[in-house]
Amino acid sequence: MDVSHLLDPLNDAQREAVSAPPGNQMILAGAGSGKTRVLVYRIAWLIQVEHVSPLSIMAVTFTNKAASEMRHRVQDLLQIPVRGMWVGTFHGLAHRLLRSHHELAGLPEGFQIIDSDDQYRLLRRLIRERGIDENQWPARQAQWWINARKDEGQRAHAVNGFGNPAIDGWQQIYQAYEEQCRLAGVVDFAELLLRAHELLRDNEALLQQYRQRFPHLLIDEFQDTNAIQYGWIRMLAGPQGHVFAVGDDDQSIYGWRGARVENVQFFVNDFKPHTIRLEQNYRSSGNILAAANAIIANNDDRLGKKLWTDAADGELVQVYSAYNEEDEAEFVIGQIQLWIDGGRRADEAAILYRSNAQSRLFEQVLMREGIPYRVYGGLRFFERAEIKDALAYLHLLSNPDNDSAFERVVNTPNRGIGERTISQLRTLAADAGVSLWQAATEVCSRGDSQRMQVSLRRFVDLIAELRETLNSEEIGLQLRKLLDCTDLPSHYDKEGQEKAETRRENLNELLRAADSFRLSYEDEQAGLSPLAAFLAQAALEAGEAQGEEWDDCVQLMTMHSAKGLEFPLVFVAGMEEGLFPHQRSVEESGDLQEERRLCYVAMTRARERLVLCHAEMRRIYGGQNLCRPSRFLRELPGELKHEVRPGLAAAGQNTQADASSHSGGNAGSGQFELGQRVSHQKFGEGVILNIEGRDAHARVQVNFEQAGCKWLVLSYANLHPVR
DNA sequence: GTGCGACGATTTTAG
DNA sequence: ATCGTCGCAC
Repeated sequence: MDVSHLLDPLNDAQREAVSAPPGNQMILAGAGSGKTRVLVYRIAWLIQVEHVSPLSIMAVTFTNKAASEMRHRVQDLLQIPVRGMWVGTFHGLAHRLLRSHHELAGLPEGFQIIDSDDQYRLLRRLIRERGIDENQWPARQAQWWINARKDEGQRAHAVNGFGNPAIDGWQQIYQAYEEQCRLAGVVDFAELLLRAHELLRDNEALLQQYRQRFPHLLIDEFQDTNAIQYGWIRMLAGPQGHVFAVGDDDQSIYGWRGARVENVQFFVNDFKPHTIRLEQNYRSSGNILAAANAIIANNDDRLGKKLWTDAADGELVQVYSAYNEEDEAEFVIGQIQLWIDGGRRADEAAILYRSNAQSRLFEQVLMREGIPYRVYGGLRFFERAEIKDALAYLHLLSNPDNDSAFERVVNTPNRGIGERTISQLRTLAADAGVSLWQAATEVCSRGDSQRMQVSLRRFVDLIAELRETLNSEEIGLQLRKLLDCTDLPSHYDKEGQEKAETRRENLNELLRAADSFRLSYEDEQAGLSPLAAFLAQAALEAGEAQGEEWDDCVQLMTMHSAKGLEFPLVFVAGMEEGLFPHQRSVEESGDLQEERRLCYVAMTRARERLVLCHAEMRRIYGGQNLCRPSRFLRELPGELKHEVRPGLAAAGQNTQADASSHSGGNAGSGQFELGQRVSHQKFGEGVILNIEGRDAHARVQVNFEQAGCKWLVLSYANLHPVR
């Protein structure tokens, strides 16, 4: 068989990894070394060359995005749809297992997934209900503590506090929380993993069945696995399975949420894999790579790996010392403007920072300059209040015992069921050991008619009525009816015109999603109803933070969320002691190494140009602070950096941008000319005062009647001539 | 039961 | 500085 199409596009190390004989492999894949490509080609190789059935392959990732990218790329490569192959996130696959074997797993058939916000509310409620001191045992910390236990595979009863009262407290809360979840028929994210682990551990026949079904396991981002995930892989692989693990210890930046980079070492010890290093980098220019290598070399305990490239040295790494954070933002945006003027796209530029709060100033300046931008992070679609409200109704219809959902909607929109009524219900429910819904129906059936019961009965009747058509209607119709009966959309009116409008739009978007939802083959196999599948998908795939992807925007995000991405032009902002490395990583956990890895990740995002910025003065929590440059800047070898002096900012190194940015003239502005009256969607009407640049890069200065004088890039501003 | 002012904390985040 | 939560007043 001709296998050249699977091997020709690869370099030697990649080829070795892809074509390795079945067995355990540890692929140490440096940044930009083609790790996804190797995973995809490996799957194709197994199917086409080793004649492994897709049914025998399980590929695990951390994000839905990575999972769907892998599936699509495999299908593109093989030119056939790959049916029956399990590709998904740890949580998604665990969920599928639990649905298929809910009885063995000790879960009700219609069990539902709660997200971390639901989990927090549930814990807060529980702590208050039990009269536990919230100052000593805050719900946030309880949540963190419980999830950490679950990530380590530990159940409440197995915790031993050795008489430590604090731990005893947490344990009590954990125990009560487990009980609440059981009563309500809900599982949190960590529970999906823990329970899937227990399911296989405690059911030998089932374990053997899955070991036989999946002799080939492929794991992406191995350095991000936590204890329970590693245990799950180990168990599923068994003595016979073949595990193809891909990871990079230098890019482990999620230790704080339970990821154990040691798992890479454990894997090497436990599985005795053949280890292959992918060290050729296809992303960054030579100087950028050398700089990143120099930084990460300061860490110890590395497995050892040195990236190299065929690419030219390229530009030096620029370091800009800003006077303060405003100067920093002005400089960065100025550089981006030059980049755009030089004929490059805005979406080739990314501004990376340590904490989200830093995005603010950049946004302001970008807004002022009329450069479109996109901020990653923030509220995702299915986390928005109105979406969660609507979904809570659906959750309640599907499983009335879901107390989280009950509490969320019982008085949303307000129907006169206040804290008083609810706390009575809670007491009733707790005493009888039943759900709030059961307590509520019980109260209503008692026939006497106090005020509490009138409003409560209206709610109970409403839910009961909606439940009647539960399985006979499409989800979209069901949702539409529900929004209609509850008048939920109007509920947001009191928040003001604009907000209410956005919320209504989001609800419409949810309706569209419900209308177009189709039960997947896998979900059908696992025995899910369309509604249950829809709700599970909403929980497991919370969606993008921003609905519409803008065409061509500057990208703003934290260094963490930049992992896996790449950009020709990268700015790393706020490289100051205390901010990056962050104060708390220096003093508390003492984990500087993870911060340094984060720095390495950030730097290796850049393809052509990398600019590191720090401010000498920064406003933090309202007060002015003098800031020392980050130690990471000191770790940067002198011969690789170019210090950009304030005031000479624009002089930089970019000859191309310099040449074209002052080309002046008014050619290429097409329908626009000096004195032309124009209108802009946001700024209203104004008159063109100045034109500079040409074609797609032309900028105009417009004096707006309302908004004042502004420079805009013609190709973005979407100006319309008036009269 | 709802609305406003004080108070406190404030790294990173997928599922 | 700013945002979310809490307590108190209406």
